[in-house]
Amino acid sequence: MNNKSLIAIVGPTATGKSAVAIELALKINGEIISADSAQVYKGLDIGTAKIKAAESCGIQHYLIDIVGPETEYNASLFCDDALKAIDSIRSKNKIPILCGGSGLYINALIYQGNDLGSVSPDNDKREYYRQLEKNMGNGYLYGLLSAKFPRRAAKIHPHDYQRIIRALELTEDLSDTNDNNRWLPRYDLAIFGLKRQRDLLYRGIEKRVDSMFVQGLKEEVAAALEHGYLPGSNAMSALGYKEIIPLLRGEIDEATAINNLKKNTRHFAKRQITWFKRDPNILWFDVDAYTGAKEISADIFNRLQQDKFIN
RNA sequence: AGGGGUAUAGCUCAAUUGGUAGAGUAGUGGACUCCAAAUCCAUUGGUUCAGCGUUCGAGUCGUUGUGCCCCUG
Repeated sequence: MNNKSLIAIVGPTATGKSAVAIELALKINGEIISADSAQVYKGLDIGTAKIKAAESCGIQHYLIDIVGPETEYNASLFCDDALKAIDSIRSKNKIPILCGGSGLYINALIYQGNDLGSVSPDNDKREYYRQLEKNMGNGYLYGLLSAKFPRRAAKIHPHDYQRIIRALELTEDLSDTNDNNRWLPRYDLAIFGLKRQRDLLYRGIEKRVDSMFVQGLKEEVAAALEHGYLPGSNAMSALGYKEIIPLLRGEIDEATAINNLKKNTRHFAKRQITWFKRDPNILWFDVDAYTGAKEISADIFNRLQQDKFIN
């Protein structure tokens, strides 16, 4: 390994990434950086499937429980925090292992072609644009964007307001900056993906959701709202929270909430699969072919040795 | 047991006076440059319960059977 080495373990939810990362960390003297847009929030434990202290086997985890209801976390904050974590791990002569399923966060950190630009999000401005669209009629914002950055507008669907508004915030056109270096790593990177047969993945997701309810997901969401997390915030828009809020309000029954969460998690997993599928650097491991995290991490370890990534 | 109703895509339902079937949803594929567990796009599925009949032509009409639902006893 050298001082630019970074190992990443990615893939859709419910494939067992966390356990594999821990097993690997034990083998190679590593520490783990969570790449998860929801696990950064304190108090959101069950719904985000955070690992429990007992499961960590003493391996230090970074970027879990780092902000509260006052913060709307984002990819840029993640990059800053992850860079610090990487430095911190290296200063201990350990190997950083990035592990998670938030594709945008991961790519923004590890690939040169995913520069986020220099303009921070501005919620007031975004609200202003939303009002503008409302007042001026559907398609107005897209027209503005087409006038400002035609090339970028061409890459965004006219209905995708979230991206249209973000693009309007920018001061320069980033539409084609990633063409050449999109998949060029900033690190000496070894990136592994975990995948599962679709029906087994879905069964795993459904089992996990059922278990979340048994563990007290409903109570956790109620407590989070109590502690100041606002409905509609990034944190409360996460899976496991946005589905429970209407249940707490008595708008839907529990069976409906459970089914909604299962369905939305399946959809999410599908999007993650689509996202990671196109990354040409990922070496995929089929979880179904293994008996557990230990065996998977052993194969990853062998691969790292074979590639002289570690000694 | 008798009377009535119903049977169409995996699910919930459409289909004018008979002109060989459409939505939503699920499923599937995709996009993604700081809201990303977010946001958005596209799209595959049907011997219309089964048999016989009327008709140039039946999801639609007649009849028999079967399943389910309701009412009466």
